[in-house]
Amino acid sequence: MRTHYCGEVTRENLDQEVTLCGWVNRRRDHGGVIFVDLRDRTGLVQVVFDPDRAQIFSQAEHIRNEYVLQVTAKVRARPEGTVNPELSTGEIEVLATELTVLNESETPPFQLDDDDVNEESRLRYRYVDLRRPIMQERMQMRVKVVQVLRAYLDQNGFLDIETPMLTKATPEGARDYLVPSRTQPGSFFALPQSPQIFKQLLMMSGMDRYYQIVRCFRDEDLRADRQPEFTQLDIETSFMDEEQIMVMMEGMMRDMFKTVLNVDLPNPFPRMPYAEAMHRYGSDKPDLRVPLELVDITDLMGAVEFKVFSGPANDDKGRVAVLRLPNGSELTRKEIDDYTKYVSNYGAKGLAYIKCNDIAQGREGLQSPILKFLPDDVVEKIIQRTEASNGDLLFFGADKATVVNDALGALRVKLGTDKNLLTGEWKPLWVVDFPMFEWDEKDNRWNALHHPFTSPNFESAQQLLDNPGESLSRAYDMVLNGTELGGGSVRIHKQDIQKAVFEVLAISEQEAENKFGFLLKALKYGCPPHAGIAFGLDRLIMLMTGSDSIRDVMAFPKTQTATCPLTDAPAEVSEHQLKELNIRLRAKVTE
RNA sequence: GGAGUGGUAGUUCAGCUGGUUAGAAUAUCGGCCUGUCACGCCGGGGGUCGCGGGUUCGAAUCCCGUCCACUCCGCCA
Repeated sequence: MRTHYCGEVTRENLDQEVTLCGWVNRRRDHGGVIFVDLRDRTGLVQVVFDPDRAQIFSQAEHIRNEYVLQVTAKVRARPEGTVNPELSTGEIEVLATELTVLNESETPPFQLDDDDVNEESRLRYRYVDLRRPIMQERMQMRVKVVQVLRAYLDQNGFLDIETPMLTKATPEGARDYLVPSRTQPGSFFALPQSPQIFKQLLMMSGMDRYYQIVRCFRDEDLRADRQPEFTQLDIETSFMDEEQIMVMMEGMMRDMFKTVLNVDLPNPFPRMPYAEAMHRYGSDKPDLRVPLELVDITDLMGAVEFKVFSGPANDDKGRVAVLRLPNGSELTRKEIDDYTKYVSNYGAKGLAYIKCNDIAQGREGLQSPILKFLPDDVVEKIIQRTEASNGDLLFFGADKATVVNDALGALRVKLGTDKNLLTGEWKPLWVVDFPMFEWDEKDNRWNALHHPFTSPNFESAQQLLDNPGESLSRAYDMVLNGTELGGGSVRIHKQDIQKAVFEVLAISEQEAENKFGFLLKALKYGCPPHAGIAFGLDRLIMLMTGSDSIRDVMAFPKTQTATCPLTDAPAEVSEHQLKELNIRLRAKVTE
């Protein structure tokens, strides 16, 4: 007789005999009867040990929580008066006839039904934590998502091809995780930040549709949605342009959301140029569930006396914008102070506001510390442009455009969630028409906004070199509820354009040759036009499971200092190992 | 590198304007209970108050330093 899963035992099995394996979720004694809730990854079943069966009953007396059992039992309806209709197993139970304790357990380090346990304990005892139904559900959804994505890509003729984990350090981008070479003293492999270059080489190899669910490594500081190793759904195609890629990829997401969550995502996904996203939402990954928008008033502020506003308004890198919070005049002084503190995280020096108590009264009906600095006509235009009505609150941002966008963009999302303004559950979006380069004030050079293999919208190399700041890239980001799910681009497939991009980025010919020589060479041997995209799988599952952090959808994540409480990695290694690798640790400097 | 929150029993927390032997809930152990399902009742055990230093007659409590966890900024082509 086969072993059943707990979740498989239903009313239909009444009077049948089943064999179950699982963990003791909870043991209760009452009036001489022992009840054991047996748990496996599919559910719970209540096992009854009857005192009339003396032998098995005395065995059951020794059972403790988290013991591993094999139970053979008869499925039966619960006695009259004991049915609990609120439980999925409320109508049935199983009467144990045979019991094998497959293994005992020490008292668990935390209660499995407590969903508010210190995360470090959960990580240290991750194997116990993962037994919890919520974690089982998350992992199972992750599996389901991967299955559905693979099926879609397989049906569309994609090839799943592996790329090296031991590869070469890249000069730009994130910090690399390095692996010392034993056979080449002083040389290092790098773990891939992404298989970017390899998948492009695969396009040159004629594998015209590639995908891989692949681990990527970046040695940067962690966040709730950033881990040093994470999983990417990596995709590249030949002969497809941005239009075709976007259509195919949003089709994949629509299918997947329908199958896994029974959610209908819009068809097509809305698209928005980068400039519009920054202008309206202060972000290149706007959460469209939040109905608030930034309203630009830079043009109104050029001539006002108030330097805090006129300064940025007369600076070509400055911006003055307003965020209107409907019914926001209810906010207390303390709440406004808290929001002021919040935007200071993003470099804002303050958070001016106007409470619109009674607009019909004009200036008298408004309440604000900055009102006295603004002339009547400007105030009137602000009210008009923001479409403010009585009871609204206007927040002002005035600074460098980047600061205003960061601060008001973040405030917009915070107000939206704090004040329960979210509309709709799933709001995907394509952000397109990114600038190709971004001027770095500090280092006095251009940086690639996407990556240096992204195709510019300029046809000629000379155009690009003449006007790098004007060029847009043929890149696209898929955004869902304010999270960047994935991004990609049409790639450069012509050597002269690639060289021009390196030149703009101030990567010398020699450095380019040194780092990417093999790619530049490959471009000479019949490189098809190609385009691709990569999705952050962990972030996707995080959103779909409603988790607050990608750690909750990864089986064995790291802490914020990039360590693993379970294994205590990273750890010191023996002198012997170091010697083989030709590594000598510098003696610690004592101060 | 920076800002913030937290660290007290296995777990979740209270205690923090300094003052007897550091508490509660839950878990755990023992006893009672003939149908429990957050069972109930009685009892027991369980603490380096993160660590180090300082102030004080006296520190979980105040001060300084440090470590760890988490959130965010920087960083993440």
